[in-house]
Amino acid sequence: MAAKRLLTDDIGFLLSRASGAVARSASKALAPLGLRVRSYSVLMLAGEGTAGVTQRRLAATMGLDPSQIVALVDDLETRGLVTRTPDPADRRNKLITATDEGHRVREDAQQRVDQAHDDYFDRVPHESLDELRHALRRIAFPDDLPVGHESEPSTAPE
Amino acid sequence: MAAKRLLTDDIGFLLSRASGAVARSASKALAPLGLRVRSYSVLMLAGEGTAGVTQRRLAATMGLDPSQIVALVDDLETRGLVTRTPDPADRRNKLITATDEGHRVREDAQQRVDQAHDDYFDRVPHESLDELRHALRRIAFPDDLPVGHESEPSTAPE
DNA sequence: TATTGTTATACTCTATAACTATA
DNA sequence: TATAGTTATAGAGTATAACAATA
Repeated sequence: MAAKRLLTDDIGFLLSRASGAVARSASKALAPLGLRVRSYSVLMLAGEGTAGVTQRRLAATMGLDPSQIVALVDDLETRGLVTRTPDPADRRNKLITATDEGHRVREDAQQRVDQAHDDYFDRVPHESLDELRHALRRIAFPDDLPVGHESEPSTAPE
Repeated sequence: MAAKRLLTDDIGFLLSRASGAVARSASKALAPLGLRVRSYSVLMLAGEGTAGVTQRRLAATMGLDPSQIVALVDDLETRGLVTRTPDPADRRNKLITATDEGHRVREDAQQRVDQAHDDYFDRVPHESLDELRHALRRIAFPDDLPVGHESEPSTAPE
């Protein structure tokens, strides 16, 4: 018989609550730039490195189905923040890369998000944040930890 | 100028990914019982203590608008897992309480969720989990930390 | 007048299947 | 045949406004 525990002690519940609160805050911070949390994520990933990222890899990193990436890239491409170029080596792949304007917007967005996050993370002792980050990474990416564009794509567990 | 950081180092992003993965896993574990993560949360809270919980308090604890609680309670009430009784002291309040069957289902559900969670949390050192829980609580409930039914209702920050 | 619960509505996010083009 | 991207669609989650009952 399982011990009766409080919901507010459940890490899954706390993850959901914390994630929701932080995402709402980030969403408000990004609104003036016409970005949402998810398009912000795409823009960030498109701006890392210079070789570009495939949509498949975006999907794997963000934990989404590839079909959900299409509209996100469409939007950013229409606004001139990223380009979508077929990979010469394998024309099935489309490489997503941030434009100069995309890099500028990304930097602005990053500052706004950081500021919004600080409202929440200031409440956590600084040394705890590194450990928090480490623990979250192990939970979010159980198989292998993404470091940069070079590592193998990781898929969400079933 | 903000330093260029990797999205996969961003705690907000990691929170979202970790929360999503854990919630999906919990959702699958609860499916055989006809519960979702949110109805599970209501059932858990309705089963804590004997006095019952107001819908307002459920909303505050779960970080939802009170209007979103109605359908969740409706469903559980229809299935005989909780009761909805007007508070004699203030008939505006409706007290949500788990029935005997509700307690049985809650216990079964709790075990299933715990088992699903273990697949993720086993990867985190045990002593880190307590610190993780503590940090998440401070992020999720910045104002005051809910302990039981007795504490003041806490509202999500704007 | 203020508060609890309720209804209604619109929008976003999530999940899935089927299609195309390239390999 | 297998993989990357795309389209379409349905369902769940989220956010808001307005209303009735009670205080």
